[in-house]
Amino acid sequence: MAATIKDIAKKAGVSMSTVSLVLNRKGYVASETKQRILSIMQQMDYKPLRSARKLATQKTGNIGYILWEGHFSEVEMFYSQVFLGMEYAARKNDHYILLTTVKEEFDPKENLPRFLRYNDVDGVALAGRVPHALIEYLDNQQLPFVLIDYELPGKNYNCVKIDNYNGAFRAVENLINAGRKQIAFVGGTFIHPSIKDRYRGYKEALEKYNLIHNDYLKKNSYCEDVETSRAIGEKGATKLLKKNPAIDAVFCCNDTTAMGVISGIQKSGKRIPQDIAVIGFDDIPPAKFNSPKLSTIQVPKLDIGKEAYKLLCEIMNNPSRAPQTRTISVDLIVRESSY
Amino acid sequence: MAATIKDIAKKAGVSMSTVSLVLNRKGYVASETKQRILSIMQQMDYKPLRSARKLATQKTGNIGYILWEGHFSEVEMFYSQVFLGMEYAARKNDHYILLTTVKEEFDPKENLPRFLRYNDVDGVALAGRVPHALIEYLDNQQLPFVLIDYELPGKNYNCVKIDNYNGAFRAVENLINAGRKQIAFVGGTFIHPSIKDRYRGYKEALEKYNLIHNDYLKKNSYCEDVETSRAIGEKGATKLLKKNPAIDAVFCCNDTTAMGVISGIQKSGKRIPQDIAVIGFDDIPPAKFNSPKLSTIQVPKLDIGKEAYKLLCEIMNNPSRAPQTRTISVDLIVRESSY
DNA sequence: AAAATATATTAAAACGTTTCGATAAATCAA
DNA sequence: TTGATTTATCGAAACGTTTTAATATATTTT
Repeated sequence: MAATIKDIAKKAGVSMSTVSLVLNRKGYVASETKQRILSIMQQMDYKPLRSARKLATQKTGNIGYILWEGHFSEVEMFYSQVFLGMEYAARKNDHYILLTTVKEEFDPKENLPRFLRYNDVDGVALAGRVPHALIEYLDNQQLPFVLIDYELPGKNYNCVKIDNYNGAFRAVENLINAGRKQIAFVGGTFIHPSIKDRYRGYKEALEKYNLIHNDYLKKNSYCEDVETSRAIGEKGATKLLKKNPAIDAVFCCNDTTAMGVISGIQKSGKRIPQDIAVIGFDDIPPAKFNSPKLSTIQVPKLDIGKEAYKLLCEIMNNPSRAPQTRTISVDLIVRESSY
Repeated sequence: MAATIKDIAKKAGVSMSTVSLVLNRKGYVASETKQRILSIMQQMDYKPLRSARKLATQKTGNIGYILWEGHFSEVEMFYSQVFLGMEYAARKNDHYILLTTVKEEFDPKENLPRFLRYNDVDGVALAGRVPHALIEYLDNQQLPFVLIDYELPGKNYNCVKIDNYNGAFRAVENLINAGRKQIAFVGGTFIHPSIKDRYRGYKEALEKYNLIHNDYLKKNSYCEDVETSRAIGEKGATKLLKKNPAIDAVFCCNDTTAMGVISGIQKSGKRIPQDIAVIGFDDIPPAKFNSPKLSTIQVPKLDIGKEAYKLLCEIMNNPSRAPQTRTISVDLIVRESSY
């Protein structure tokens, strides 16, 4: 059947050890022998057997990618794209990525992903709002892990995050520079730290330009303590316009919400962007198919995945290093819902 | 460190073979011994090491899931959901699923997924419109594979498909029963056999009710030879309404297209569903957030994944069996864009 | 010229399983 | 009772790598 390292060794007239050395670019081997071995490998179409390799090295060669089930089932392609970024990066190395989902109600004793139950990964990426019990479990197990776009208030974990604050700040600043005065915010639950940061960016941009007087924020912001959705965007827009008909711009905590906000505004009869400008956050694919096309903060999802992979590899190589946070910067894209 | 089979054997006072037998539910082992071994395993938290196991059994325990990159990057959550269905099913067994994407321009010599290059999977699921060269490669390699929602005209491969014909037929029949007379079709490239079948279902439903006269089909159908998108839906609707203002229903080849068609109709000033009813196909998540909510043919994506997994397992166990096609049935869901 | 170091190669052990064939006791069929 | 079959257990080989320590030669340093 398939050629083994033994076959290669025999044909090259060397020992298995030597073949292994050239395979792993280790130790000393005469360049003439090396060439001979390499060409024989090529010729015999030799592929080292992963399980044998892994058995000998005591590594799994796998990385887990755990996603909250809600993120995967919903409209959001966000975390799928991040996954793809990781997959691209991992292609260059010897890593396979095992993707699975967990439910919100999570108990490490009951529904632990099987690759964790069987110790089949060297490290894990946790995408989005993942159960705290899971994070603690990994921390206790001393298994290297990276949080993606999620931070725990008290704790200090390795993390790759979006520059939510500056993205929001820039979006609102852009609206202000375009002459908007009554700029609203529509968001979901603040449990997710990103949304909190986006709100902070919104607020501080307004502060910088001295726009906040009296009950400005109360009049102009709408947040419901639930997962964001198109529906709460629509509801939020309707309610805000009733409270303050002078609103001339809305900054939304994400695109899904923004698309709802746009529906709400359209129903009210106001025009976008002439009467009211709308800016979202994330740049999910539907954003550019919306009508009007959504202005938004573009976040480079593939890059996030790539960076998460790099960080994870570093942690796996040096597990005792102090945790660090890496921030991925974002850009404003102006389409049709603002100018 | 972690307990091995040797530790268990020693503690239980038996040989490694015996432990292995109970681990694999094979051969004969006294129920008393078995219980003892099992409880020791429990107690020592024994987890058989995958790489050792795989080395001994000469299997990889992995399944590949290959997706055309376009399907993954676009709005479509369809194949991600199918993946999730497979993942659910695989959780019960010893299989990991390795997800990767391939580009349309594909050359087995250049950009073969790494788990194929290194023979790291026991079987493969191919989702959607995947390069023919890849399919042929797998066929030549004699590697078990299943096509998901895709068939090759001449060839006869293992396949799990949606009942596209009957779904379309039922949608159109429903429109006819609701009194619609001028029923249009909007679609994309017929390269994808599903779309062809959906068109056939549309046509034969019209035939059954004797609605096709003269240039009915020519007047009422719009297809562009490109991948489907919201844009071609919108364009199609606009053009069709110009050609035949009497159109009172549109059956679309999928939801993405349907959402475009709805935009197009809305711009023309006609009302949905009073003036024109619209039905899509797939029931992708955005369908129910659209305005109006989209009536569509719901396809059980998780079930497709599950069935694909089951079929693939059967093939892997019995590679010489004649290829078979399994058809997953679908249901009409009436929301707001028809009645 | 001797000692130290760098280069090149290898044999054998180790990694943790499964499985084959052997052995022996217990049960069954005649 | 004898012979055949079923039940129960085990030792050892096999799976295909990596790695350690040993050996030998070549090169550099003193």
